[in-house]
Amino acid sequence: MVLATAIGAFAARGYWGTTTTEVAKAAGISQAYVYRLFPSKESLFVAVVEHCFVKVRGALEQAVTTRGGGSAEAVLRGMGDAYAQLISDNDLMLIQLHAQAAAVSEPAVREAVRQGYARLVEYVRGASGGSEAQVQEFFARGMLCHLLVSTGADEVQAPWARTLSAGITHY
Amino acid sequence: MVLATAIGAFAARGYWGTTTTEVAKAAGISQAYVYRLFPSKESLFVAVVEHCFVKVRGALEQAVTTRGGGSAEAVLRGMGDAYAQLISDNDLMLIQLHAQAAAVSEPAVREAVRQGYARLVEYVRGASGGSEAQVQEFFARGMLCHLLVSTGADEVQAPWARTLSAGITHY
DNA sequence: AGAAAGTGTGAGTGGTTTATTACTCACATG
DNA sequence: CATGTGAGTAATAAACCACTCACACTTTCT
Repeated sequence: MVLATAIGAFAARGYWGTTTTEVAKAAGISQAYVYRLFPSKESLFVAVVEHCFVKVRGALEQAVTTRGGGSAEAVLRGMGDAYAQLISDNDLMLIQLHAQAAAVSEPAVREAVRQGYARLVEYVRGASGGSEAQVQEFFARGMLCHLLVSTGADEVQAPWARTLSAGITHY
Repeated sequence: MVLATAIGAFAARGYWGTTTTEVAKAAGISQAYVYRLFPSKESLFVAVVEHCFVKVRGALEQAVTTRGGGSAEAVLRGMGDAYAQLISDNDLMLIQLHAQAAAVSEPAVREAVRQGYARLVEYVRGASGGSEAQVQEFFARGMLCHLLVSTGADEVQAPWARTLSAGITHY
């Protein structure tokens, strides 16, 4: 439960910009209790990141099981759509962005991000049966979403924003 | 001069994770002097971000002028190669990643990132003459680079890392 | 009933961080 | 030589942050 609300807290300002007090307030508990649940701020953030990866993976799995099989393109499109729907609240995606940023200098976060993408890539590859290039393209588009969300490109009425977000579903 | 060294300072831990003392130390000046040069930490970071965008744009321009025109694919490939070379030190790219993260909640940073990408996208579109889809693909691959660099995927000997970095030049 | 274990907090500690202030020093310029 | 100025800093204020600890309340087991 704390993890779910911590997602919202960390989504705005990431690992270094978010205080444990803010996380506690979002969860409706005292700041001291955060340290009973997690040994350190870092381990809390890592848990949040892992939780997000699990949620993303779950969404992709469900997309495959409900919409069933088909061509690699169809499966990938279904996954992309499920992803777009999942991250319509934006926080999931922002955590991923902040996790990437923190991964640069925090080894524990880096390891979590690596494992998260390892599982995600292998799942997408296996479930879609797409080529290397198709899988790569799938994730490249996902990364593009990070840019669109973080800059709020959907509320920018400009050619550059429209070019970058072309064909990317937004709920 | 301060801007150039500040890039290195902010590259590791981004906006919130880097102290003005660290920036000062990297530049070989006192922390107090940072505040004579810039009115706030935020304006310093914005200046760093803008500086990076100018550098990236310069690299793309040079790639076009030296390698001349050709098909849109050829020009885009040349730009991609120039970009890969530019960011071989990684700091430029990490600033971009951290700028994106800070853009989520810092309006001044968000504005700088928006303008930076606006200029970049328009330049790539104009210089390459590529289609919307091609320009989008170009930036999507750039975003994928952020992931590869931040997770250190090049030093991971695993299928997922190889799939994501396939065909992406690394100097 | 009473011990043990779990759930939770208020009050603090020590260290950091941004930002300001008051100051020095080298060097122009008239 | 007096006056002014750009470059730079040490010291510190004020706020804040991660993390700790002693203590209270509740549940569960015997």
